[in-house]
Amino acid sequence: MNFSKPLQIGRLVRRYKRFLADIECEDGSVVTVHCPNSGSMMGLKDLGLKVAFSMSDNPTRKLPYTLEMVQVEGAWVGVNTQWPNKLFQNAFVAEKLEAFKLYKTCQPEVRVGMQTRLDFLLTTPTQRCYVEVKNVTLMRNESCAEFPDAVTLRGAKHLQTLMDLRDQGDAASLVFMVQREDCTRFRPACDIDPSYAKLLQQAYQKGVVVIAYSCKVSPTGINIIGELPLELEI
DNA sequence: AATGGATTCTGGGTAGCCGT
DNA sequence: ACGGCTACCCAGAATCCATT
Repeated sequence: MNFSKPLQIGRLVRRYKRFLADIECEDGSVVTVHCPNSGSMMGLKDLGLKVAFSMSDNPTRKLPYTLEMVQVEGAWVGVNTQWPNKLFQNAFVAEKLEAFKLYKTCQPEVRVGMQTRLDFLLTTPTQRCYVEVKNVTLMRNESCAEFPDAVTLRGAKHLQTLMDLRDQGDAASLVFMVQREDCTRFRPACDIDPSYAKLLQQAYQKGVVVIAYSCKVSPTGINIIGELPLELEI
């Protein structure tokens, strides 16, 4: 999927208050942009990093610009947490996801229980598959994508929900959307959140389908290019 | 009084839902 | 069709409270 307008390029001045970032544009002016990633963004917050940002058509927005990607050691890394879900949905509709080809419909943001929402419910007339999509931006060494980049209680809750659904007889899947193309494999960041890593392994053993997709990321667009091998052992 | 642990609050955008 | 409300994204700062 391509951006409707080419992104603008700048340098990161600071990222603060979870949703805000200041960017120095190419003409030297500094603008405050919306940062659509409330995570820790480990390794993507350094002063002076090259960034790409979009401009919204929505006139009611307080901040018209949105931070889309950060360049680290020559590789663009997508930070907008909206794209992983859209990438998944588009690829599903285009029947490009081998692992989910048997499902016919795709419903986003489905309620499961009172206070939990999962990203997608895929169905056939007789089967259900619940899917949770996670945005992955972290790569610390050896071309290995890692998740999470901070302790994630919510992520653990989602994993537990997927396991519960599996127990009830439904299919369940956790999809890691790696928004950078300089990775050749995926593993949980055991040192950052050991209990999440354990839970992920447990979920995998229970039959929750774990998939990591690699994406080509550039200021013109973001596209899924393939699956990454998993290293789930702790 | 000082410390540390626990809890609460904040921020912008989006999407779904409900009532009008 | 709209406006209002809420959950979600979930780290980090601010505040509160208990222990020493």
